[in-house]
Amino acid sequence: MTLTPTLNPELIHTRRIAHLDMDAFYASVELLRYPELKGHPVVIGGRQEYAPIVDEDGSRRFFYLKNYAGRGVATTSTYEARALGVFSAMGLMKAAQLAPDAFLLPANFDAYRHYSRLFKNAVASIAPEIEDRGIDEIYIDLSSIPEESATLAARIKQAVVAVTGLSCSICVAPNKLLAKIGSELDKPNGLTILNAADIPQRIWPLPVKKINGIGPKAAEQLLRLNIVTIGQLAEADPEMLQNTFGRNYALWLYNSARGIDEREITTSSDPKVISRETTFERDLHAHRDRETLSVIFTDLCKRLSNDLRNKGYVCRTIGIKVRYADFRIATRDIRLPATTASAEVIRRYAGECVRRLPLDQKLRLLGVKASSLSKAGADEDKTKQLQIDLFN
DNA sequence: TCTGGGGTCCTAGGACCC
DNA sequence: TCTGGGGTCCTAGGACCC
Repeated sequence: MTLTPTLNPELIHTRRIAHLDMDAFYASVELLRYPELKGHPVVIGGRQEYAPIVDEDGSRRFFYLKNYAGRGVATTSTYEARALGVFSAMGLMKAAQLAPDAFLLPANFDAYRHYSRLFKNAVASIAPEIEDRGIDEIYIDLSSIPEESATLAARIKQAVVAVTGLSCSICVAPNKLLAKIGSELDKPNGLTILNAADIPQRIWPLPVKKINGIGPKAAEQLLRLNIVTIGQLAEADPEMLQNTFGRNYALWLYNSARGIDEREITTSSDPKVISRETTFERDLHAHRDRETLSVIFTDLCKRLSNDLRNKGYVCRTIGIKVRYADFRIATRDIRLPATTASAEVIRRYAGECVRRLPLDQKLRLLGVKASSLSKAGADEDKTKQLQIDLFN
């Protein structure tokens, strides 16, 4: 048996999980493209027609937020825009009232995916055990790397900025729960180390919503129990929590408030659902706007089919989603007799689903979803058979 | 002139089977 | 002629996250 002599014994037994979060990622990528906007409030969101206009002499003209009209929301904003009260998920019309002279840029996902790959590859060259948490954040398991946490985290940050020119915030902690909370404590460009002993001082004063998994609904229910901070949650009567939230969620709350989280890093996963949806520029009536809706519906099915093919999947379940004018959501699913990725088959079954919906109200949004996914090619024969069945 | 688009996971009821 | 009980599949909805 060979021992690694340089390994600090403390590092063998304690897991070290890092959470890395890129700072204002979309907005920061845009500033790389448009450095003249640096230092100004910038908001990302809206449709492509708000892209900057390039004049003949190469100079660029940007849209002001006050000139926006539509139903979009802010995807993210620079720290200058946040200082004016504009945060992600805020309606752009409302944002325009708070920051009329902020610049508006539409999202450019190809660019974000490019920089996402760059920063993840840079991290992987140092610490390869990475869990993807979307385009701008990851968890990293540092447990098997024999290097002190602070220098290791600094090295990772340095690698990210060297490759992308972008800053990130990182926290090293004993688990994912604490690492996620910790990466926000020193944003932007933060570096935080959290240990179990830090929980009373650094975690317990925070509001319960800082726990990943406690959203607006759960926070509101906790408020009704006079629980506002994580510390108050840690002291709460477990039986009371169980009566309000049910056994599973109450147990999870109880452990989370104490900083207990045994989840492992998941380095690979298969998609469960692929979907496409769109919010209309104005609410549409199922019958009066039938033609318009039909064009949009068919287009969504085509785009979903393309997504499936590009990613190499077929689906066995098709679903649709509508949002009514009053914001209620309804969904319908249908199990297919065989797998498919065909736009025509998706359109046909999605149409079946729509027929099962109440359509007395105007619609705000329509979506199409493919689930029960499997890798394409595994049963091509069945897919062909379904197409033959449907069209003969 | 409120409130996007892409996901994950959980719950719960009914069908159906043993 | 009071009817248990478990398991899985399918569907609908909802909370939550980035």
